[in-house]
This record gives sequence, structure tokens and C-alpha cells, in this order.
Amino acid sequence: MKVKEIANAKDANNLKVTRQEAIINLIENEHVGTQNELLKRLEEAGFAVTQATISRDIRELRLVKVANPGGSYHYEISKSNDNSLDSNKFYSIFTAGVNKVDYANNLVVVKCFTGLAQAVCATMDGMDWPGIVGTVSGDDTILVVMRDEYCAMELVQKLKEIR
Amino acid sequence: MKVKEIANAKDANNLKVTRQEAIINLIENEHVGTQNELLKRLEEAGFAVTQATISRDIRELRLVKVANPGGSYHYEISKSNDNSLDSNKFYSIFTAGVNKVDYANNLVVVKCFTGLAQAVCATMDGMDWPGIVGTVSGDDTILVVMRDEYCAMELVQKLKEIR
DNA sequence: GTATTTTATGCATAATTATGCTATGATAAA
DNA sequence: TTTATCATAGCATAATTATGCATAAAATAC
Repeated sequence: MKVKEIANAKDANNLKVTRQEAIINLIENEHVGTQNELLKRLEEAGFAVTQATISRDIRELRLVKVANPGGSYHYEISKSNDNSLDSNKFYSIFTAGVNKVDYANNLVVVKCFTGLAQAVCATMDGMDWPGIVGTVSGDDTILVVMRDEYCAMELVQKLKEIR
Repeated sequence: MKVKEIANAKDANNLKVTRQEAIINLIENEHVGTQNELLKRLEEAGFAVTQATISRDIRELRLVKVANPGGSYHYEISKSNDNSLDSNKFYSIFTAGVNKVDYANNLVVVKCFTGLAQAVCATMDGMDWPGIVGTVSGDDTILVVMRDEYCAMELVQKLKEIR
């Protein structure tokens, strides 16, 4: 295979990717209500595709159309995408960021290295564990409110196993 | 106004509400891919409406259709962090900002849309409710320490009424 | 090299969803 | 009471979105 062909291939491959990136950018920065609107915006940005392609992009990106309070619609990134947090990802963030885990009553305290609490907390929220009523995190500490003391104990046990 | 009329009014009013509750239930428990599918399920559950009505329900409930990894689609509840407070003058900061309220023991956890916890917390502090010992708020969660569990329960009840 | 498979996309159209108009019944006002 | 206003939902249809089929180009296999 010639070098130029490789280049073309990469360009072609990137085309879809960059277009999809552009789509995400667009819907994050303005209210796009229909695929045709998106089509026009993309055209302006130099991406000439048909509505069919955009429909497929939207499926691949798992974008969703949601109602505005006013009655119109706009596309946005599905928040359920963020939930696709596999345990592996959690483990690495957790082991990297957590210093100490303890509990008192129905409260679990997760001590993190400074600045990492937010990240670890977000990851923990994403795991959607049973028994968690809510979480607050500061700079280096996460406070996890559990339904009861037993849940707290269980969680601490689980977390200690991970480390 | 006669008693019967009141009853009818309430029934009529509840019809939409209970139907929408049924819709939420349905989409949470099985994969509903289209509004027609939903229509059939609702029929089975005793709600005879047309697709148009379902479309409107979906708009009101702000449900979204999202792609499954397999290529099909299903409806789900939007986890949209709608921070567009300004767009809706009808709602108070509380209804706009609060997502979920729960408690465990003497702690009340108020889950807010990201970034709104501070604002909501300030509003709550200003209300000067009885039984509140103190509040802490992170990015999206407020932790309210109550005098005791009974107070916590009461507060949660009050907050749920507001929403 | 050629053949085969895969990927991206357009076109036309099917499938799905949203909405203007209207009717009906409830609520509020006069 | 009578009239006006408001909310719900059906019907028909417009608007929007998804997809089967075809094509081209690229990746892979032979």
C-alpha cells in the first residue's frame, strides 16, 4: 500500500470522527432542535452530509433530543453515557486517589489525596452502589451518607478490598 | 359545585398524572423503543390514548429516546442537568435546582443539579426552618444536619411537597 | 497482483414523532 | 345561570427521523 493511500484512509477515517466531534461541539454550544438544523450548521462548518448520515451519527454518539421547558426541543449528550463507567475505571481512579477509608455511624469518610476527592466522588456516584443516600466532597475528603450503619460498614469493607 | 363534579374533576386530573406515572414505570422496567410500543403497553395497562397524547406526555416528562449499543432505541428519563434557570420564571430556585431528597438518620441529603447546590443551600438557610442544626453543600449535594431523625423525616416531607 | 469484506454515505422512502385544529368537559367570572 | 377561559385529548397530517438498498472507497484476505 502506498503512502498516499494511507493518508487518504486516515483522512477518510478522521472525517467521520471530526464531524462527530463537531456535532458534539455544536450541540454543546447552541440549541440545535432538529437534524436539519444540525445539517445546516455542519455545512457552515465545512461538513457536507445528508440528514441520513446525521441520524446515524446521532445514534452512534447516543445523543438525545429533549424537550425544553418552553416546548421546543434540543439535542444533548445522553447523561447515561457517563454511567457506562466500568469497574476497571473505577478501580484505577480509586486506588490512585484514595488514602484512607473509615466510617462512623452511617457515614463513610473517604480520605483522598488533595484535589482528587471530586474525581473519586464522581466515579463513586457513577457506580450507583446500593445503600448510598448521597455524597459530598471537599478537596480531599468525601463524605458518603449511607442508609444505615450496616450499609456503611459494608461499603467500607468493599472499598478496603479494592485498595 | 356539586360533590360529584369535584370527584370527576379530580379523576380527570389524575388520569393524566397516573398515566404519566405509568409511562415512567414502563420505561424504567422494560425497553420501550417507540411511542407505538408504549401505546400498546399503556392499553394493556388500561390507558387508552393515541400516539399524539403520548408524544405530548413524553415532552412533558422530558423523556428521551436513546440508542442502545445494539442499534435499537429505548426511551429513558432525561438525566439532563438543565441549568437554564433563567428560561423558566415559574419555578423557584428550589424546584429548578433540586433533583432528589432523601434522609438517613438525622441527616437530610438534597441532591441538586450540578453547580446549583450552593444556591439552593443559601435559599434553604434563609428559610430558617426548625430542627436544622447546620448545612454543608458541595457542588451538587447539600447535607443538612437535623436535630434528630424525626426532624429529618419532617424536613424531607416538606421538601417533597414543594417539588 | 486480484478477490472479498468492511465502512461510510447518499438516495428514496418507510417509520416515527410532533402539532394545528377541534371538541369536550371543567373551572372561573360575570 | 350564562359566558368566558382553560386543560385534555382525538384526528388528520405535517415534520422529522430512521433505514433498506446501492455505490464507492478502503482494508483485508488470498
